[in-house]
Amino acid sequence: MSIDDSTRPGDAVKPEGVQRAARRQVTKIEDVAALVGVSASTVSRALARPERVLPETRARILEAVRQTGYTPNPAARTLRAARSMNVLVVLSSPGHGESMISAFFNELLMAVDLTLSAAGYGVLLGNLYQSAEREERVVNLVAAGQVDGVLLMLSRMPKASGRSLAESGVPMVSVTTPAAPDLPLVAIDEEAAAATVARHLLELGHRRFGYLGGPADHAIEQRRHAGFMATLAEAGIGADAVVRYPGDFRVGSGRRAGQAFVADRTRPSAVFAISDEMAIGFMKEVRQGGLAVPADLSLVGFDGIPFAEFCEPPLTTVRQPRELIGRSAAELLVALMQGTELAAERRRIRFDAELWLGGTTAPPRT
Amino acid sequence: MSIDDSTRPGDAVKPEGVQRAARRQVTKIEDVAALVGVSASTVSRALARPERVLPETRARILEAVRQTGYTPNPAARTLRAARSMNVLVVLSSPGHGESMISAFFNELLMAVDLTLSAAGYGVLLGNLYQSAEREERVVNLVAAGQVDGVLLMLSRMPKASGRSLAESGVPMVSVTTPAAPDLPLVAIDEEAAAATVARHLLELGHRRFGYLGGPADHAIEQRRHAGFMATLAEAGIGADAVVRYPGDFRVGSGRRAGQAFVADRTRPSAVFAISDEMAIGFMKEVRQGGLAVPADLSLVGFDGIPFAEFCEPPLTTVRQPRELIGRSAAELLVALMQGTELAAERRRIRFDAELWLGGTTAPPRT
DNA sequence: AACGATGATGCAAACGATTGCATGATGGGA
DNA sequence: TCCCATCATGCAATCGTTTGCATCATCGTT
Repeated sequence: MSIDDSTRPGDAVKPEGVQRAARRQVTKIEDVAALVGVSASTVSRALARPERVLPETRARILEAVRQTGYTPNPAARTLRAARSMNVLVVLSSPGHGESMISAFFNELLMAVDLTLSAAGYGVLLGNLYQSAEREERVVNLVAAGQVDGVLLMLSRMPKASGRSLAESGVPMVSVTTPAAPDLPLVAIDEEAAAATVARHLLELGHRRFGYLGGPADHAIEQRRHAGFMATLAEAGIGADAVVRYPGDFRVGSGRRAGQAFVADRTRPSAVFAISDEMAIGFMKEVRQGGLAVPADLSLVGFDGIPFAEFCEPPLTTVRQPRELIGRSAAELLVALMQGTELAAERRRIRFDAELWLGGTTAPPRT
Repeated sequence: MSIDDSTRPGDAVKPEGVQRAARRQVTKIEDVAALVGVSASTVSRALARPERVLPETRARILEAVRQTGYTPNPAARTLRAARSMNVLVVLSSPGHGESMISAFFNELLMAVDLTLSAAGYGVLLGNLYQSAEREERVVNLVAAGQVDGVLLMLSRMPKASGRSLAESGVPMVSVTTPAAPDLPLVAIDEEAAAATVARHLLELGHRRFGYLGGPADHAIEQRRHAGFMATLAEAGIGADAVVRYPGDFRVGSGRRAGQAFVADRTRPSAVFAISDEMAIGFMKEVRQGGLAVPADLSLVGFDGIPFAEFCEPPLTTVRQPRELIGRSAAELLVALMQGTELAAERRRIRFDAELWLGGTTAPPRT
């Protein structure tokens, strides 16, 4: 068999196409079929539905596949089967000069990836970068049927030109507290977790608090704030005993809050930051301002990112079971993509987060 | 002919197919064509080659596209055009319980993603997890033509059943010092960077050193080690004045080295860790062992991860221009994917890394 | 021996876009 | 007036797989 792509016709007219990828030996399922002496259908089934083909035939086919190095063409498969075996992970990082994936989502993503790829799915990254244009693109990607499922690492539902991602009909799971009231979800119980922080600080004897939160319209901010305040209220402490610092979950806003804290003469004795990044930025600035943690103030973070442990002193924080969340979310998504009907309580899963005691909390100065 | 309920179509034979995605209104290019009153070819060209269609026709087509909400089917496009508009980013994280993406690659990935998606490419994540099976899958993915290009965040060339990724003929760019001698590459000058560390410590007056490196067969380890040792040698300091600690770039190995350091009575006065993660683990343990940084020992890391700045004291480290590397690598890859012929020196790009002075170095104890 | 059930395999029609070539219209130059 | 170049568009083949249905062989029952 001779291959002659050396004799290309005229280069008079520039063709519209771009050059093709290097030619592989065996590229079509039909080649394998011919080699074995069966039809393409049989090869296809041998690969996808082992039980529907004679074991002996199957063995011969697999051997031929191995020998020829044949790999099915995913595009053709996707086109015909209307199934891409890809999942889109949607997130939104701030953009230039920051990290692609926050420390928290990073480990979560790992568990998601491991679980999904074990089930045969690929992972496509869709970062919104807080830009409308990117958001449009991501929504279109899903609308075009490029992916079989979506994993949301976001607290709101992506939209584009009025259309919401939710309308696409593609299975979706969120790993952060709710983008939509009815969305399949795997996350911690935010209120309960924030409550453990409040209880811990109350037990140490604190009575005046700082709260370093997130944007007011952010679902996570609302939950953690509610849980924290409710528990304080139970102890008879009202909103007037809580100084609120604005934040956006990122380290920079933590630093700004830290500076504000230092400048404040009537400062509280304990601060709850609803992300570790903010807590870390906060700690750096208050220390710069001459205050000692935990001698002058107690500080608690949230998430339990790996670095919390390496702060000096180690940061007391709420540890989210990231691997568990990621794995469960991926499993749920796979179930949904396979069309499994699930009861409501199996579509909204809550885990407990645990307070991890580092060294940043202590009783207040007397 | 007998009629009975034993042959209910539903449960007789399970159909091979899975349910299709919800039907969209307008799904085919032909529908748009019919609406406008042109052929499918024209619509296709209007979308991909604006200059080849009458401006007025094009306007009418675009309007119809907008109205119908038509989105081209990527699978069909890929199949026919043999072009997926996807890029695979290959990396290898340790696995369960660790982060998906190391702090260093994280920011790099962001720049890569921003640049690639601006050029119209999607990003597919291929994590090897140091597992042969995953590696096989990744190599096959590329062999199957699922992606148009590969970005390697790895120091060795992935292989599967004897076949190397390099053989696939797909354009590739590496962002870590060389996977293969001839591979397009965007990275810092490792030797030069390691040399700045050596010079800094020498200038402070150190004469006995610790070196916390990586696996001996790791290209980065070799380069950084060579650069460090060569500069010491120029100052008349031989290998006998350098204690070597084994490491693997991760925080755990830094901790183990720190413990070894504490136990050692004849310890050196300055330590160079070739990753920030290791430096951070090291610092935690030596402090635990009662030593102060930088009073009792100087410590320098490598990479300049965001967290280095938030250590106490801030970690002196070599800052890599991550965004620049990521952007350049993505641009190079795009050029290669578009078939641009590039001179050798434009295919291997080196940037300078800069020593960032935190507070972990000082003159040695007298 | 006849019959139906069961199981393995093949046939051929999609899936939705791209693109080489053909066609017809238009316009400019000789 | 004729001819050829240029341009916009259409025709139809093709990319490689999956899958409903048809076919055929085999086997156990009655």
